[in-house]
Parts: sequence; structure tokens; C-alpha cells
Amino acid sequence: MSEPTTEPDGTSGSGLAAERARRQGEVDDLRASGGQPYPYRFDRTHTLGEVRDRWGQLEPGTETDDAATIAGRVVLKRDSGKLIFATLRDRTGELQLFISKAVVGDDAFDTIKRLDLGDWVGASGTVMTTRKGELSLKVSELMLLAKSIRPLPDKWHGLTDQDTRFRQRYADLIVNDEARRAIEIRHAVVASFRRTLDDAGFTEVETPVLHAEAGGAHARPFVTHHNTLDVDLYLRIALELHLKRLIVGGMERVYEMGRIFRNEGISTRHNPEFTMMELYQAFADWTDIMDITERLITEANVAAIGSTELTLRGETVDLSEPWPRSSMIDLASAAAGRQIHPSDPVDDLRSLAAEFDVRVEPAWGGGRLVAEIFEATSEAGLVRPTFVTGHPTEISPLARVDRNDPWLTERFELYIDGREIANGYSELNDPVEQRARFVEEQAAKEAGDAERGTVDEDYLRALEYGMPPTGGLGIGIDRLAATIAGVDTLKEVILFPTLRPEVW
RNA sequence: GCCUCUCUAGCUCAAUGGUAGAGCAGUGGACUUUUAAUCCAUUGGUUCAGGGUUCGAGCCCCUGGGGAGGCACCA
Repeated sequence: MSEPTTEPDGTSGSGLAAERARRQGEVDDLRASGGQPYPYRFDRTHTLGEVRDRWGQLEPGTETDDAATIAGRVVLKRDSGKLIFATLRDRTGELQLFISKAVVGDDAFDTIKRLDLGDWVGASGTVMTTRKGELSLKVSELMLLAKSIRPLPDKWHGLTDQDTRFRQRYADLIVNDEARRAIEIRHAVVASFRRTLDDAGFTEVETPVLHAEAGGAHARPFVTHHNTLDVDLYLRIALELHLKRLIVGGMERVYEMGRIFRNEGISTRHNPEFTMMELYQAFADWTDIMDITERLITEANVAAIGSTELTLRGETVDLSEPWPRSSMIDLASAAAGRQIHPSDPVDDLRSLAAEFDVRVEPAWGGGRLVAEIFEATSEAGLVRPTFVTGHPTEISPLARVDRNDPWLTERFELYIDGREIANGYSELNDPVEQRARFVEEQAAKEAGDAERGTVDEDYLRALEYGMPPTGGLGIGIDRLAATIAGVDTLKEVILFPTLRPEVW
């Protein structure tokens, strides 16, 4: 992080300061001779990809009269005297410029010779291939579109330092194809979700980010302050409670894809701000929601990588095959070697938890203990997409109780590659029961569990107007995108991941 | 928050406790079909910061800082 903060003194030496000074000098020279180093606009006739699509089949050594005007960044330059080859890149690909002194003239050739790696240029000419068959634009005219006064990272190795990659994402994106690919996959997932949901009759909505109380999940919130109202507000930790208010309002099918914020640690699987897609569908229950979860993710995978197949830890899974559904208590029981249930004596479950090195709190009941045992024993092994169902009521304050077992809820979580990707349930819509659950949450919070919830009176008021039977779903977009992209950290699919502020 | 690892030229990386180096980029030169072009020459360093040990520290020790991985946290 030892960037010079003062202006370089001149052209002595050849460190970064000198390099920037030299390139700035090129800008100054160009201006002095009436040129424009940063012109306002440029009209191209083809992207580089379009040139390749249209003329990519030319035989080696072909000259055409086909004209094209293109634009891109100079990423490689090969100067062989009276010929210059420059590789241009735009977002669609790369194309070589073939620049001959005899074609452009001595003055223009000398100017082109002074281009630096990183400069943006526009070029007009005719399409050709070299003797070796490289598709090229034989340049007749070239203009600088924007000068780069800072040198690009190594043309072959790119950037490898994680810190620099994520702090200077712009440089990372310039030189690392893989960085661009992961972001494109993320976009494909997001766009696919919107298509799937729009086709299924869902309305996309936006609800507040600033909340008077942070509900809908168990997490510690960020606190902020509104000056003129003079109230503390929380950044939302979930979308859930506002979206269900819209179901009360009769919107029937709504979804939101938005940023949520949780004040917790940073890891390969966690970023303090991340993107959640939540949907709510009236008249549906959790089984419908599992179906739409499969559809959303399978279609996103196809959109992102062109196949229903996904490779996880070296093994290929076909997402078009039905996804296994296993109940949490069955999984925990299998791991425990005996049948367990949240209704079991708490002491028994507590000692069982201890066998698996689960840290337990005195306030935890049987439901929380069963869930903790499941997480400790089974979660990491759920590689292929698996619905884990029937979460204990104790840890599911917004989910509807299982119609056959009051200790459990009609809830599921989807695990892929050992990671929790989605969460859904039949929504609790009885305002009396919801109030009782909220009261329990608040009691736990007041007893010291900072992540528990509060009684949201306005939400209860909404429920009192009547919420139809509803199924709801939340999918972590970042985790899903990282899984589909096959990258090992969320940071790869988050353009600007949270980092400690840089010291200048 | 804890543990481990890591930080050397703009970038990618070397360097038994003994004169800080290479490739790329840059600069000067040669070259009209290159492909990470090639060839010749060459500039560039507060080795993250500050202390300490030592005749001598990029290297060993301490403190601090950035980052990564793991743990904790994250229903």
C-alpha cells in the first residue's frame, strides 16, 4: 500500500511515479499539438465480437475491402519497426490491429507508436487476416479515446494478490478473465430469476432498507441514525416482514431482490452486505415453494452455464433430476445413532450435543439442540442439492407449525455443496400465534441473545387484517452465484466486497 | 475476537544472517505478418511501519498495520 501521494517530480527514474509522469506527459504533448486525449464520444460500427462472428472464417492471408470501426483497450503491443500489432479488448472479446507505416503515414505511425498498454483507442480500417491466420483490422485511422496514465498489471500473470484484486477491482477486471466470468454468471442468475418469476406472475417490489426494527431473521443488525426524525434505524436483515404485508394487501405473488445487511464476521461464505431474493406466493404451502426453488435454480444454472449439470467437489450433479428431501430430525437421528426429537428430555439432547462438541446455551430448548446437532453432524456433507425439512418450531418464529407435529414447522432449507442456499416455509398467518412467537423472541433477546427478534406490532396489525395461506422463500444470491460459478469465495461474485478501509 | 500463514521494483516472483536480483512493464536501439513477438542496451528499491538482537537483518525477536486461511460468530 505504498502509493505515492504527491505528484511525481518529473521523468527521472522509472518507478510508478515516473511512469505516470511520462504518460501524463503524453497527454500534455497531445493537447499542446491540438489533440484531444479524452474525446467526448466515438461511433463504432462493430464490437470486436461482431467482427469475429462475421469474418472469423477468413482464410489466412486474406485482404478484404470490408470496412469496420471498432473501439477497445490496448492490452498487448508488438512493434516490429514499420509494423505494429496491437491487441484490443472490448467486453465482447479481443481483436488484433494491424498497423502499417505505409498505410497510415509516417506522422500517424509515430503517434500510434507512442500508445501505451491500457490506452483506449478507436480504429477504422479494413478486415484482414495475417499470414498466420490472425483476424485483424488493417488500420487506416486511429484515435485515442482515453489515455491510461497508470500501468496495467502484468500482462501474463495479471493480479494475484487478493487484497489488490478486490480493492482495485477495476484493475482486476481489466486483466483477469476469470473475474469477469464470475460476474457474468452472477448476472445470468439474477436475470434468470427475474424471467422465471415474471413468467410465473410475480410482481417485483422494493421495500424499505431502513427499518425501525430489524426482523425476519436471526442476526445482529447495523444501526444508523436519521437526523431530522432523530431516531435510530436498522439496516434490514431480511425482506420477509414487509413482503408479507404485501400479501395481506392482496398482491398474491411478490418478490424482491435486494441488499440486506448483517453485522457479523466476514468469511469465504459471508459478506456483511449481501443480496437476497425473497418471494411470497398466496395460497401456496412449502411443497409448492420447494418446487419453485428447484425451477428457479435449475433455470438459473442453464442460463449461466448452458446446462442442467453442476459440478460440485469434482462430481457432476444433474439438476433436472429430483432433489432429495430429508427431514432434519431423520438426518440428526442418523448421525446420533438413535431416534431424536425436539420433545425429548432437554438433558438427554444436551448431553448428546456435547458428544458432538456442540457449544450449548442454557436457554436452548430441544428444538434448538436438535438443529445444532444436525448442523454439527450433517450439514457439511450435503453436497448435491438437498432439501432439509421440518425445522423445530423453537428456531422458526415465522413458520407455520407442521400440520402433524407441533414441535416442528413446515419449513425447509436447501443445501448445496454443504452450504445453506435457500430457506422457505409455509408462512404463519395466525396473528394470535404470531404474537406468542414474537413474545418468546423478545424474551430471549432480553435474556441476552442479541440475534433474537422483537414484537413487530405493525406486522401483527397487518396479520389481523387476514393473510391468506402463503408460502415463502429466500435465496442467497451471492452464495448461489458462487456455487454455480464454481468459485471458492463469495468475494469473487461480489464486485466490491467489504474490506477494511485502505490507509492512504 | 482467537490461531496459523503472508507482505521484496508498477505487476509476477527470487535472494544460508554477509554487495537486494530476474521476467514482464518502462526507456534507447534493430526489425513490414507478430502472437506473452524476438534481439541488444538500460532506468527503477524506505524489502508494510516502528523498535530490538547482531560486527552485519529482506531473513532472527517484539509491537503495530494490511491481506489470506481456519476457528468463533453467522437460526
